[in-house]
Amino acid sequence: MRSQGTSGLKDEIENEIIAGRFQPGERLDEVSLAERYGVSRTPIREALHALAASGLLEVRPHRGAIVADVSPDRLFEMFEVMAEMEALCAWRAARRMTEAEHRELDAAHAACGVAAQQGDSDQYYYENERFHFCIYEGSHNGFLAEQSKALHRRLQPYRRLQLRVRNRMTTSYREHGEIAAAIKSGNGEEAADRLRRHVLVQGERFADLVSSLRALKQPNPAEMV
Amino acid sequence: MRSQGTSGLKDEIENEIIAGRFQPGERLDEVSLAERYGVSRTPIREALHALAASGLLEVRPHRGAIVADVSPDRLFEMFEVMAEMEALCAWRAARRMTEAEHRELDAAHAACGVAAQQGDSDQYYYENERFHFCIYEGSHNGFLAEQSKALHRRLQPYRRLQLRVRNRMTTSYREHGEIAAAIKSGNGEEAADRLRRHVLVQGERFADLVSSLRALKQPNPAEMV
DNA sequence: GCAAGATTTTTTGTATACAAGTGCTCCCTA
DNA sequence: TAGGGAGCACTTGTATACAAAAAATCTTGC
Repeated sequence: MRSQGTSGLKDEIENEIIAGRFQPGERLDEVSLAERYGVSRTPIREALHALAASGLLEVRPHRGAIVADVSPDRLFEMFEVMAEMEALCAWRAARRMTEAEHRELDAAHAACGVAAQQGDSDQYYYENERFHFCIYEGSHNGFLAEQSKALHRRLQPYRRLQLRVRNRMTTSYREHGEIAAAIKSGNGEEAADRLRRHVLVQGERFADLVSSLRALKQPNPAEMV
Repeated sequence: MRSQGTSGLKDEIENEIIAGRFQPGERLDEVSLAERYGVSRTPIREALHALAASGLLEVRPHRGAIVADVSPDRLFEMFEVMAEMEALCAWRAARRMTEAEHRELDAAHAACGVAAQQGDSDQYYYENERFHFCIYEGSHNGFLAEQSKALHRRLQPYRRLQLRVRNRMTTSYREHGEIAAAIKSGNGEEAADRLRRHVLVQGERFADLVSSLRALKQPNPAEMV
């Protein structure tokens, strides 16, 4: 069954965690995972350490890996940082983007529009990433773009949860339009401010959502998606 | 000889890289490293992957790990991001720091002063970190503080190089004083701006330094320290 | 003499065996 | 009965053996 390399295994476990199949705080046994995926402990260990490096797990020496417990407070902190990073990207992008990049941004925005109109949240989820990545790349700071992408990916599962909320897609699409306009007009301050708010509102709403989910003693967020 | 756990091994290799014992682009052979440290390949592999996760190495499947080649451009990008992250920390810290944290900041600043006066760059290097970490923590955003610390650590070797430059310690100390004052007075904008510049100037100067070093075909930066 | 392909060699990736540390249970004692 | 400690089971950390893939070398045909 296992056809991919070691990185594929990491992705699989990552997906399991993101999907909520492993609950926060749960201990991940190496041998169980090894049996489950039909491999030995060695590649499992590598995947686990890689996931720990990206923050999804916490490994304590001789005590195994546990799924990182991302509290609502912590999550809000992460969205706060994401908002600032995106704002920085937008600010730079407004000054540095080329004409070709403007067109690519417009294309991504248009694709978001189609997805939103069709109410296809999975598609929107994908096109939304494309739109944001355009801005990251548009900053013309490779390191900033990479960091932004990494954090974006890290927050993706939570963001996905958000898109199901009533009217969120339409609102998001409208905000994208204003952001793209600000960037293309070279207004860095406005682009940064709009993008910052665009991300922050997700963070706030999502932190609330997680809080309420926990209050309802609903430990498995995957089933809410 | 090996008394520490696996994380100690990672630190040792990290130090070797930082010290410039392995040149950028150089391939790190697992068996050679294993022999060198008197362990088997297994812990070496773990350390290598961990270092790759933190960006010091680059691992390609079946092709081993090579020391990441951090170009001057790339380095400047990193300092640019660092500057913005620190500015964000300072902005938050100016609003959120407690009285106790103000005192800790002052203490760190005073320690920097002592080191600067004594011309002890190693000591200054240490106390400087303490000063900056105070601000990170003062942001009262745990995630932001962690990310900032990680990037700070990543840039540390280059920063260290910088401190030897004439008058850099004294200038740095003076800038610290202005930053601390802005934070304590609650002036977030000024604190952010001053800290941003404080970091950026290091980045600029350092990028120049690296460029000149490379132009002189001096591939081993450790010998310049 | 050169280039393309096959073979050999080297190095990484994986599996398994063993060592060592942690946490748990159970017993002993106060 | 409660607390503490010794022993035990279980899990992680490390070493070694083997498999597979990539790089290097050699051969062969033109």
